[in-house]
Amino acid sequence: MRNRAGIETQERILAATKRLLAERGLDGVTIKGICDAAEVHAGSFYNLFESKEQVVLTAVREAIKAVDPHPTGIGEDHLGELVDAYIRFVMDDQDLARVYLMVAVSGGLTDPAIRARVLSHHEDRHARFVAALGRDRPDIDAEQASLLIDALLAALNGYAFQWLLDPTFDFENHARQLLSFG
Amino acid sequence: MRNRAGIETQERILAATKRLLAERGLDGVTIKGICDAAEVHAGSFYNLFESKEQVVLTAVREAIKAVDPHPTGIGEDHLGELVDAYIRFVMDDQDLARVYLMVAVSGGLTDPAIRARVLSHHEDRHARFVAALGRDRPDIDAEQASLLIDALLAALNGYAFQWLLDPTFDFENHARQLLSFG
DNA sequence: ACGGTTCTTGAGTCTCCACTCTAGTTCTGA
DNA sequence: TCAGAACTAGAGTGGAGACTCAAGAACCGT
Repeated sequence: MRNRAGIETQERILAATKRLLAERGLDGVTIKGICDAAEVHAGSFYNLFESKEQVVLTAVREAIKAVDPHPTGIGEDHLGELVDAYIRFVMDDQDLARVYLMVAVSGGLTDPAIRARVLSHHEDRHARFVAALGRDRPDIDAEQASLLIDALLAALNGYAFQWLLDPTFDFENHARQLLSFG
Repeated sequence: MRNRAGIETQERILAATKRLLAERGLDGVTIKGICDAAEVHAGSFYNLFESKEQVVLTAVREAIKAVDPHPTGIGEDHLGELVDAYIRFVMDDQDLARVYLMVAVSGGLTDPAIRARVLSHHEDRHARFVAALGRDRPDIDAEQASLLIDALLAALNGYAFQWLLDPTFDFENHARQLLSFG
């Protein structure tokens, strides 16, 4: 069993990991860095986590999960809501968003497990967006809808990456703008 | 002065570096890996290059430069040609394209010099695309054109990133498709 | 063909990092 | 309250990776 102190320390370590991931990227994170930021010594770290990989994966899993707007309510949202949810995700918890985006690219390249997770998540999102578009605009046939969503998601991701590089980039308005192109 | 043997070895090392960058990403590249791939020993490497950073930056600089279609002929291309040039760049030298995309993300986050380079390159491209759009469609006003190009470039980048994660993704047709949305 | 320059080798150094161990401290439930 | 469990400190280990060095081999202009 875990003591209250242990749980609190665990949370501090996880928060520090997320922050460092967002700041320095996947490979910029070190145990020393995490421990310094969380004000903990290596011994404590390894008492609470099995390995560096485990904390990082935990942080990444949370980031991937957080990008989902309504995990349960499939099939009830409109396209605008989905885009809004994505915008909110990016703007509200910028650390987590950074982790997600970075991992999607750099982590996805090297780690097959992460790649599979990111790709399957992308498919889910694509399906949900297509369904929403079908509801909003029944006149568009399925194939065309799929292509439009491909483009919409690609542009959203592209904007997100740009914002990653340039924090002054106005992600929110650009993302919202995209809806008016359909 | 450099001997012929030295120049040849230098090229072998640079080629190996590009290949490894494309395969394993920025942080997956090691001196040992480069030397093994180039069939050279560490001593030779350091006789020909100052540091690991130097080779990597050389490879990156070449990748960034290669993404440019007609470096000299500014102001003469059409939007379709520019998009085609980008598609060709991605499809023709996939290693270099991978390096560019990866560096734009992971390198851009950590290394300010790379970030500046990528961002300024993005601006150049944006300006060129806007100019081309203005030529093709004089009816669109400047602000609207800028927004359209923002979206086009974001989608192109988004598609490129997706292709990076999933090599079976049909980047070429998706990218071409984008032109028909305007 | 000779001498200086450049190349190559391969063992070696130094630093950093993930992870371990032990001894001591704090918690917590009965 | 007190014993066992969980937590923490911090020095220590092993390994990997960037980089060096000295000595011999190949190159090339003269």
